[in-house]
Amino acid sequence: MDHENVAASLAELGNSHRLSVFRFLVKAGHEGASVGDIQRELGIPASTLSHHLARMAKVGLIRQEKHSRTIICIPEYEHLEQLIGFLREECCAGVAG
Amino acid sequence: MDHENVAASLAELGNSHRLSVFRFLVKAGHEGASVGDIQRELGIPASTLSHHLARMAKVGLIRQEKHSRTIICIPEYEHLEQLIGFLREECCAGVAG
DNA sequence: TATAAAATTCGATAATTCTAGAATTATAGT
DNA sequence: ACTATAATTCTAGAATTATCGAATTTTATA
Repeated sequence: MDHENVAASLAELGNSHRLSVFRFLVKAGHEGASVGDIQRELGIPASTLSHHLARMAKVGLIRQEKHSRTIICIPEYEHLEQLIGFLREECCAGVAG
Repeated sequence: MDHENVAASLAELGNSHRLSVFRFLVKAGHEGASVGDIQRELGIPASTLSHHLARMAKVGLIRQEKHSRTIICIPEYEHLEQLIGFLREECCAGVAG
């Protein structure tokens, strides 16, 4: 994960609504949750939520699987791990050096 | 560190310039670096840099110490640790549960 | 006290992001 | 075919953010 990718991903998590969505999805686990589930849980208008989900998917924070009419959103744990890995390296570089 | 604080901090790191600044400061270590040093290193116009630094300081990612004419910027390692801690909890919640 | 240096603030513009209602698309069931 | 459901796309206004030159503030030094 390079610099620009990290910045883009952090920017996506750096929005209150999107952070809420991501937290909800992580709680939901590997099976994820449908857009409708998220909408009912967080009370975000559908078009607004759709906008946020599209952004999150674009940078790889979540993936979306379509099952007939329903779209399931699943958090990309690996992506977050890499993000945390990057931050940890940044964080410890000064302490170690 | 609560939800809104986390979102605000991630949003600040989610900008390419500010992420570069933070990475540079972490490399610089606990003594930090002056605004001028950052400016020369990253080549960001002074007024733009000042704007970004003010934002980073506001959310607690860095602190600024004034020594006569020079302002030293120091990364708040503890703040980043807390940020990482929050993300790690989010990340592992689904895997563990 | 004039000059230079370090950094911020001001001011103005461009660009992006957020928000959400209305319309649309896709699919399932009757 | 008709109706309902799930979700997106369209559209447009509001708000925020990014950018940076010019002016200003603060402090050191000749």
